[in-house]
Amino acid sequence: MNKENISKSVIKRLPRYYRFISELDEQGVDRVSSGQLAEIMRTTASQVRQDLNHFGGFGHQGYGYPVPKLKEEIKNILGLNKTHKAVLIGAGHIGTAIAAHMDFENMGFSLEGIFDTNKRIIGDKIRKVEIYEIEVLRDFCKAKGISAAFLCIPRESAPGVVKVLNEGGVNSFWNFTHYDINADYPDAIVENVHLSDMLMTLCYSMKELED
Amino acid sequence: MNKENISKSVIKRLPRYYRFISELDEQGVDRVSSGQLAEIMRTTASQVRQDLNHFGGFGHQGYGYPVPKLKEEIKNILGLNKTHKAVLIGAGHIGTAIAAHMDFENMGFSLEGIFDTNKRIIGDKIRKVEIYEIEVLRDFCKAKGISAAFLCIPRESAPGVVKVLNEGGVNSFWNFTHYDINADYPDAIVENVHLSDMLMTLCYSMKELED
DNA sequence: TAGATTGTTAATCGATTAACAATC
DNA sequence: TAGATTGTTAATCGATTAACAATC
Repeated sequence: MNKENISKSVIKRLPRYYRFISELDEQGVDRVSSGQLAEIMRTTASQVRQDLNHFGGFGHQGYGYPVPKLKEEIKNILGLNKTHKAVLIGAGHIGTAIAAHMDFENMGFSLEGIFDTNKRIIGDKIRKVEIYEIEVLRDFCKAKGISAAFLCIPRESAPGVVKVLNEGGVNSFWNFTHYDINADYPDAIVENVHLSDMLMTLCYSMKELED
Repeated sequence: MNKENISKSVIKRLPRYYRFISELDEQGVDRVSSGQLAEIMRTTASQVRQDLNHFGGFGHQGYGYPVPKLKEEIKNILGLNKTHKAVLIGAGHIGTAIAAHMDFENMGFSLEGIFDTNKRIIGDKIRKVEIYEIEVLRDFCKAKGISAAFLCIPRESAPGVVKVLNEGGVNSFWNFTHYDINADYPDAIVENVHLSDMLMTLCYSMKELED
C-alpha cells in the first residue's frame, strides 16, 4: 500500500468500494473481477482497475481480486484501523441522532464526550458517552488528546466553539453547520455535511424532470 | 432563465451560491462582482461567470451582478418557488432530527406526514406533522399526491418501503440508507446521504496529514 | 495451452482557468 | 471618457474510458 497523491474523486469512491467488498466478504465470496465490481459500483471496469491500482496492484491477471485481501487493503488505505478520539458538540436533534446512530468504532473514531450548553442534560449519557458542559471543552480536549470534533450546533455558535476546539488541539471537523471553517483555519481538515444543500439539489432534479 | 443541460458540478454549487447571495441580500448589499463571489465561494472569478452564464447573463459589464435579482434567479433555477409534497419514513433518531430541524418550506418541500412502525408513537406530532402507521403509506401518498420521500429507516426495510412508495406514485428520494434505489428503479430521482462514507473520508484525510 | 483478466498506456471527454474583446 | 467587469472563446488541466500487451 503506497500512495503518491491520490485524487479527491478516487478517495470519495473508496468508502463505497469498502462497503460493497465487505458485503461480498460476508457472503463468503472470495474473488471478484473489475467487471463485477464495476456493475455493483455503477461504473466501468476500467475505472475500477485504475482506482485500485493507485494503491499497488493486488489483483491477479486472469483471476481478479481476492476479496478478503482487497477489503483489508481498502480498510488500511482509509485508515480505519487507527482510532481517532473525537468529541461531539451539540446534543440537539442532529447531535443526538449522530451520537446514537453512528458506528464510530468501525470508521476510525471513538467518541469520548458530548458537549452541550443545556444544563439539564449535563451528566446524561448517550450510548455510554457522557454529556459534559461546554465550559470544560478546551481542557477536556487537551487532557484526552482529542483530534476530531463533530459539530452539530447552530451556525452562530460555530465560530466560538471552533476557536475553543482549536485551542484544545483539535484540527479535524465533521461539520453539520454552514460555518466555513477553512476560511478562518486554512489548515483544518474539514468534511462538510450540508443537508439543506442536498435537499435543494433534489428539488432542482425534480423540477428538471417535470419540464 | 433558460437551461440546456447544465452539468452536475454546476448544480452542486448552486445551493452555495444561493446561500451566500441570500446573506449578502440580507445585509443590504445590492451588487456583487464575480471576483467578490469567487472569494466567498473559494473559487475563481472565471468559474463564477461561467456558472452564472448558464442561466442567461444577468450581470452588467462594469458593474457586476445585482444581488436581489441574482438571488431570485438562482431560487427559480433551483426550483425553490415550487412546493413538492413529501413524506418522511422512520421516526427514529435521524428521522426525528430531520423532521424537527429542516426548513422544508424554504427548500421547495412541504412535509405532509411521517411514518413509522412503532405503534406507541402513532398519532404523535413533530412540529405539527403527524406520525402515521406505515400500513397506510401507499394510500396516503396516492390521496395526497406525494412526490418525494425522505428515507430515515434501516437498510433492511428500505426495499420494501420504496416498493410501496413507488406504487403510491412517489418517484423522488432523499435517501439516508445504503440501499441503492436506482438499481431497482432506474428512473427514480435519488439524492443519497451516506453519513458513514463521509466519516471514512474524514478518517482518510486525517491519516494523510499524519504521514 | 487457451481463456480470462489485470496493469498500464493512450485517447477522449468534461470541467476549470485564462484571456480578452465588448460594453456599461 | 476611463475604469471596471462582464460574456465568451480558447487553453489547460484532470478525470474517465478505451485498448491491448503482459501474464496468471
